[in-house]
Amino acid sequence: MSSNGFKKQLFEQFARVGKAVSSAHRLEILELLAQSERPVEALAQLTGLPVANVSQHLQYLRKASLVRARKVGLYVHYSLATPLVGELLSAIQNIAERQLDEVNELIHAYLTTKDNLEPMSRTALLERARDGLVTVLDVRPSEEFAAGHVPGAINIPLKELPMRLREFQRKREIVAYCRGPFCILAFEAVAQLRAKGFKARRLEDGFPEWRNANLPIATG
Amino acid sequence: MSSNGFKKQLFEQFARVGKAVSSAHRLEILELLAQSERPVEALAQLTGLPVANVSQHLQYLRKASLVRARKVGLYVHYSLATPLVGELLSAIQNIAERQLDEVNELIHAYLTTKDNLEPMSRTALLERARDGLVTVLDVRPSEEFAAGHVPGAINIPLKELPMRLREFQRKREIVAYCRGPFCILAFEAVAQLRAKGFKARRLEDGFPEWRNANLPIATG
DNA sequence: TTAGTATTCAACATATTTATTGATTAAGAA
DNA sequence: TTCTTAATCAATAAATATGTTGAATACTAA
Repeated sequence: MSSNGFKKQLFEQFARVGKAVSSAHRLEILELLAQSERPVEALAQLTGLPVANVSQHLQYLRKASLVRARKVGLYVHYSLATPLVGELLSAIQNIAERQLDEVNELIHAYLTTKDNLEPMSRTALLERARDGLVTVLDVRPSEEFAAGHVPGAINIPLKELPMRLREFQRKREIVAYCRGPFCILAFEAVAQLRAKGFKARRLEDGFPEWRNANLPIATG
Repeated sequence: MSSNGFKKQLFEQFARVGKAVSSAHRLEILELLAQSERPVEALAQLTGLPVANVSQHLQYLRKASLVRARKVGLYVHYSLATPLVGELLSAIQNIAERQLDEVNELIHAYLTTKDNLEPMSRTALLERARDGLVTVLDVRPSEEFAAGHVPGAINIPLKELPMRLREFQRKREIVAYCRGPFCILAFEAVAQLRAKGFKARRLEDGFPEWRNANLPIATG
């Protein structure tokens, strides 16, 4: 029977998806795209890679059908082909986080200096936001905020934070979030706010996880 | 700030997990391990690969903490390090199935000749099994069956099926399942049973999906 | 001890990926 | 048209992954 050939071909197709997520640079690109659609050059800037290199990775990802391209004038906007890719990224990060000692060492080494209070869970945030107990702070760039954010959140990109401290009430707890559990923007924001005497905490994870959990979303 | 170095190192760790699932052979090994713990040689036989090659892949998977080894006498039994790996495999297969035209062509080409009746869903099976309407048939090898199976299922490995047809009642519908949605054992079983005049259908997917859905499980 | 077996290791050749460079295409503006 | 810019392509060199072979280890049993 040809079932062996069938199985072999099937696994080779699965491996195409696997290969797509087997490079650190491609994973970084995918995580940026999980935030919002972006042109090639923006990805190049954010990752610090040469444009041609990013373009090549994007072709690779496109052949594996993980990303989609949309041409607008001179620019080619890339985005995830399906939200399933976000789930794939989460699955990878979950395993890395729980299984690889190196990841925990890294996070510990970096985060203990940045955040020694425990982060707030999504459900806890949802409850407290409903009760009006917290100010939710989205520190991502405004384009990403516009593409979707936690309802009621205010958007202050990290750079603007020092100038806009007056927008916060001293008594209310501030919960900051950004692109994911390892996105450093939120850590920085919490550190800055605490240094100024505010009560600030970090959301356990970022906006993509929030969306994947089918929690309410606001846009614009 | 060293956050760039931090991010880079983090993505490199994530990529370790990605690299682990970037080879067709490793994916096949992982899927076999998702069924049950197995020694190296069994994996070599099932995949048709040389033992040394399988061992090498297993070392690779072990370094990425996707599998665990347990030495028993001469044998080293490998198993998934965490159920999260099963989720990762599902995520990959989901994307491949929905995004890659090649996969659909493959499945169509192979399955339409093997099974032109629609498969039964897990929930449908659960209902009908409760009402005693169907005979549930597990066609996996007996070791896998012993490690866990759908409650009430009878185990007849595919090879024994022709000799054990008398165990079925002609009137009752038979629902066959095996290792997953693309496992060909169940297709073969359904084809054989139908050829002998039984009413047989395939379960939509296999035992790992059943377990992941937290449905009841029997062992032994 | 010896022999036998499952697995791992080490070394090599081959194949595949990756990054880099410079040329090329595609769209818009002058 | 020509110029400019974003992106892609093509060619190459460097790095990494893979499969194969035969030797080494680790355990069992005689």
